[in-house]
Amino acid sequence: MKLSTKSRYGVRAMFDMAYHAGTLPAQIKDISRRQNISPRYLEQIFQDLKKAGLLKSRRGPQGGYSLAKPADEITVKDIVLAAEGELQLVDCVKNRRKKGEKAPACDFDNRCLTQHLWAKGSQLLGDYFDSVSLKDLCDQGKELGLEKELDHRFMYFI
Amino acid sequence: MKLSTKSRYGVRAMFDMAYHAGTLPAQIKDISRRQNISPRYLEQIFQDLKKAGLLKSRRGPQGGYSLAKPADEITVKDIVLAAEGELQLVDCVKNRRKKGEKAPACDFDNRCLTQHLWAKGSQLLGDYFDSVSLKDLCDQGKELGLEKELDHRFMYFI
DNA sequence: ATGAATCTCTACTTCTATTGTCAAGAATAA
DNA sequence: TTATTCTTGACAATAGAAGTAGAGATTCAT
Repeated sequence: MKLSTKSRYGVRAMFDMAYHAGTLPAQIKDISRRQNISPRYLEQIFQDLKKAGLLKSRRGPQGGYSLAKPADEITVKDIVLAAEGELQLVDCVKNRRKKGEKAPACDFDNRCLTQHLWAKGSQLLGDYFDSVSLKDLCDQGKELGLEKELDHRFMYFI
Repeated sequence: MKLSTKSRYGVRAMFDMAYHAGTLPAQIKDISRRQNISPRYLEQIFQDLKKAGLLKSRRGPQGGYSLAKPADEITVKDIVLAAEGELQLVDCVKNRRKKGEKAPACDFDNRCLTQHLWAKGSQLLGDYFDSVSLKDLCDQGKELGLEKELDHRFMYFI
């Protein structure tokens, strides 16, 4: 019942971008250094986030990534959903048999009490994550007095 | 971010026991048949639940397992906690360095925004699971008209 | 045009936890 | 005393997570 590192790294990286947003796109190497995440791995995560429409990118010198939407329109749920693929505590809740997918763990359809239980838990979690935007995190960061990176000697961590 | 099968099977099995509670202890072979769970695997799960004080057992003929407490005093959270070991969406929230445990993924202690985020999500989930008892599930089962097993031809599933 | 910087895509590896299976042993009731 | 049932620990198969790697495509500055 753990979130994958993709979700955790994804949220941290996206927060980092929102917190340091400047005129230029942010580059993998800077984000990965500040957040202590393997740059190669972060690339993959950013591909997922881009596919989900949360990031846009630009190649070449001075290129990098930037948020595709304002920080108050990107929620933690968006990021977790993009990184995790879905937000369900169990698989048996999913629509069954969407083309060739392996059989669900449970075929009991309606007559299943616990299905409802897990679905509602997933929903609760999703609603909470949807209530927190990157902007909210940035505001919290400011309150906490997290340093924005001005010089590289000062490493902050989220 | 999936619950393990131990949690799912555990809840289903415990519900099964509560729903069919009789004068005699319930046996692995019956529960596993009704719930379609491998009996050998269910044994292991029941060991966890017993260690957590949710089940008691009796060996020998006519032996089996029975609930250690009334159904309204056992919550889904109890079961998930026993099966899952803990109820945290991320590891970095845990108390660090309790004797020789592998290093936490994150050493950033207080200066971590996302830590609070995941902790609160875990808490929400835990609170919800704690609000549902086995008795609640049984009541739902009755409303749904789930058959109690009177003869074996009729298989119900939760 | 050229070359360096940067993202893009795909494949591969390594590690760990999950999800079981198995066998021998201990307790109990009849 | 014997069949029944739980107990315990070891073991194996599988899947998924996490990270690494290389070749390619795009863009900018000169």
